[in-house]
Amino acid sequence: MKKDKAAKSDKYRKILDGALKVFAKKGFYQSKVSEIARLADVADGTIYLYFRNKDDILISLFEDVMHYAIRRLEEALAGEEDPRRKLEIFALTHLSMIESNREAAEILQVEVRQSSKFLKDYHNEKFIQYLGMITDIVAEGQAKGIFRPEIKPEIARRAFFGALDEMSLYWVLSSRRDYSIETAARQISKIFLAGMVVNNEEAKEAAKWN
Amino acid sequence: MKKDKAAKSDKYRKILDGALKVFAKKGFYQSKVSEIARLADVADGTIYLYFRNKDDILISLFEDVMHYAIRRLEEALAGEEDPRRKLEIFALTHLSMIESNREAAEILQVEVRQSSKFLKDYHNEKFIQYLGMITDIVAEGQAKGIFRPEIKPEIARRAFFGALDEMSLYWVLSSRRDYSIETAARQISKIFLAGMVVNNEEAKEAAKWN
Amino acid sequence: MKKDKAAKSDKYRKILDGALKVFAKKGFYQSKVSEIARLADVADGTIYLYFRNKDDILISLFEDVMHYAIRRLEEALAGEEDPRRKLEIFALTHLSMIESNREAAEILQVEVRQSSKFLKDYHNEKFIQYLGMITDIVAEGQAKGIFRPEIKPEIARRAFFGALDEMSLYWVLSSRRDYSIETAARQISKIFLAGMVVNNEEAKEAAKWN
Amino acid sequence: MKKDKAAKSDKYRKILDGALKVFAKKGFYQSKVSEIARLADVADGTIYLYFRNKDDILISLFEDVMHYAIRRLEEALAGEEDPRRKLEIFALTHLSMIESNREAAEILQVEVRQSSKFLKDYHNEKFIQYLGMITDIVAEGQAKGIFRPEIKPEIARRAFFGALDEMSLYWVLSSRRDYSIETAARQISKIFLAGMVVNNEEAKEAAKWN
DNA sequence: CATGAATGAGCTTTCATTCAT
DNA sequence: AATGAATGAAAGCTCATTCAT
Repeated sequence: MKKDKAAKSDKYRKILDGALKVFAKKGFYQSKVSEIARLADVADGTIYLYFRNKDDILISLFEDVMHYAIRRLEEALAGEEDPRRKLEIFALTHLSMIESNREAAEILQVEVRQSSKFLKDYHNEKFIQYLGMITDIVAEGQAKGIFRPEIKPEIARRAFFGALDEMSLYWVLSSRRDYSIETAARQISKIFLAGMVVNNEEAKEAAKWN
Repeated sequence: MKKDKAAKSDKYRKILDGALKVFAKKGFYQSKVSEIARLADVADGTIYLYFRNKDDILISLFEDVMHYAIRRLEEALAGEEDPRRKLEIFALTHLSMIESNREAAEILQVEVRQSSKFLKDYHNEKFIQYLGMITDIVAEGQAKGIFRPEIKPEIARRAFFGALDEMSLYWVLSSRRDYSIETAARQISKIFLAGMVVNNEEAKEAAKWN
Repeated sequence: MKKDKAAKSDKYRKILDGALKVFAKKGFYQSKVSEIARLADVADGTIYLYFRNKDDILISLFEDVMHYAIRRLEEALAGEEDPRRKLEIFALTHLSMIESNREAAEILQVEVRQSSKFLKDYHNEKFIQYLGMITDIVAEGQAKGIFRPEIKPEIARRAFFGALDEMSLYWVLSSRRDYSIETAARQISKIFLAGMVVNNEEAKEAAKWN
Repeated sequence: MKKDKAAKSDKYRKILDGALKVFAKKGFYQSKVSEIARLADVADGTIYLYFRNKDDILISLFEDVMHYAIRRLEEALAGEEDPRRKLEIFALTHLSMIESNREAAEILQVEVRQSSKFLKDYHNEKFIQYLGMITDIVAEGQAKGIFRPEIKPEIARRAFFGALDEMSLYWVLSSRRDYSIETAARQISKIFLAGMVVNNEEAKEAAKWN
């Protein structure tokens, strides 16, 4: 009985895992459902018991990955009060997840944009939620008088996430590594903190470069 | 002779223009060669006189767009000496081009990533050259003692371009506009300059927010 | 024991009822076994405990419907001696059944032909038996000197049944009703009787139009 | 040039001819597009240059066959004035076409009913037109005082066509032949004429059995 | 008996590319 | 150089049937 249920969940997971590998390797459009089935060790038809169609697999994969990412990040930020620290933690955690889950990262990086435009009726809410965490941190920093009030949180959020994202792309696409994840995360945080804090004292503090 | 060549160039351009529209609207994989042919007002087969295959159209489009972008940017930067100004100009010019050439921007935004991974044997050299311009500005700023020497130009380049790119994505994908291109460009430049300049005096200067 | 058997019969009936509805609505090839199962309120697999395959469901449905039709008709004809009356009764009863059991009629009308050709190894004996009743009436009429001897009963049977069948098709496929079942049955009977009776006196008799 | 055009028409015809054979042999739903392509000696994809989809092939086949049938019939009826003769000619011509074009007949017989119900948005107008010719003959006979006025032409039309159609089915489905097409056509006509004419004199005339 | 998750063969349709004209 | 009809491989998805529970 228990085995049955486990087996069922199992298939869903196995298909998602297979899709992760295939999508990451070939990209969505070049991936064949039958190859996902092969990796997942199920019949082609079985996939359609768990997913409506190929699009749905990709969407489910997004949801799954983002769900995990949000949880990881919330754990990492838990208990931290200082918005500056939070921004650093966000950068480090984000890049760490990219590094430790390269396949998921490749898909997010490459397919999430396609999907934003071409997957009909799909609004990647989990992703929006994820990005919202940055906006919140910036707004919080402004409320506490730490970040300059004239900065628009939405712009800062885009700039900050874009910076991390472009860095991720390098990790994902390139095989060379001229510097560590930590270095990248720290330098990016420093630049943004120094650029956003409100006065010189704060700037000095933020500017204690490693 | 001249007419022939002109005619050829003409078709080449028309195909590229058609591809621009189609790719922007549907995305590379959803686009049909025959639709490009239709927009270009040539026969399907004609396309294969000018391009090896569908991939080649996309690649040529990249080259074409990047060639234009680099020229625009070089013109904009010409005569400017101050790396800080250069960075501002880069941001403003980049976002301006995005805004004024939305279709090209959509393709760059969405397809360039696909291509980086999946177009076999294609290294987007023009794009790398474009990005190199940022690296050069940062390095120049460090050489002149304006930007902190501990910043790795490659990291700064990625952070800066990523910030602009993410902003572009918002322009491309969203229809709402909560702020102008100029505001975005200026805020991003300010954050980066304040974050990268070497001392407090410089920081103060950079921090003259609008 | 009895309960078991009753339960089995019960499911058999429910499946047949479900199939009746589904086949009538969608046609055999467009019908899904799983939808029959749904209507019958049994599991997909259960169907295969009562029927060999999808074809077998259709065949069983034929047998069932024809069994019922033959019984109804025999009851209606019971006690009647005059072949002319019998023909009238046949027409009226046939069309009445069509009218009162539209779903069964649709299947008979539309699918019986498919099946005659494409269901391998199936000879619709009950249907042949049903048609034989017309042949018998005609032959009986000839034996009694009422119908013209030169008429081939097989031809008359086809003509008569065809006439009724085409009328049924109208009832089944059309939603408009320009005249009643009774009118149609009577007019058809009259034409055939007037066409088949042996002399003018008979013809006159048959020709007492309503 | 001429060859080109001929070749194009040629393909359309060849596909239709192939479809005729395949549909007649297997029935619409059991027929594979690839087999039609094989018989037509074209590539699978070529079929979709001439037809929207598999349904469209069937519909086009209907139109084509009915177009031919109507023309044949009009030729056969041309110059004939007597509605009684017209009815005979209709019967004979109809059954002759069935006999000489068995494959087309099989499809008409078996698939036309399916189509009436299940091919979305398709109203077989040519077929309706064909049937309308019978209605016209009956109405004409009534106008001329030859056929009983109380007969509803629509009922007579259905009865008459149904009789012929059922006879055709016998020809199409059975391999045995107990009587000739001519015999069948003549007997059916006689029954209907005797059944429909207005008085005994007429009835006598109509009743000159062979 | 009953279930329903799993199977996988098989189908229609698309579309990049070719090549005879 | 230009055409566009023809190609045919390839893939997503369905659904009748099976079988472990």
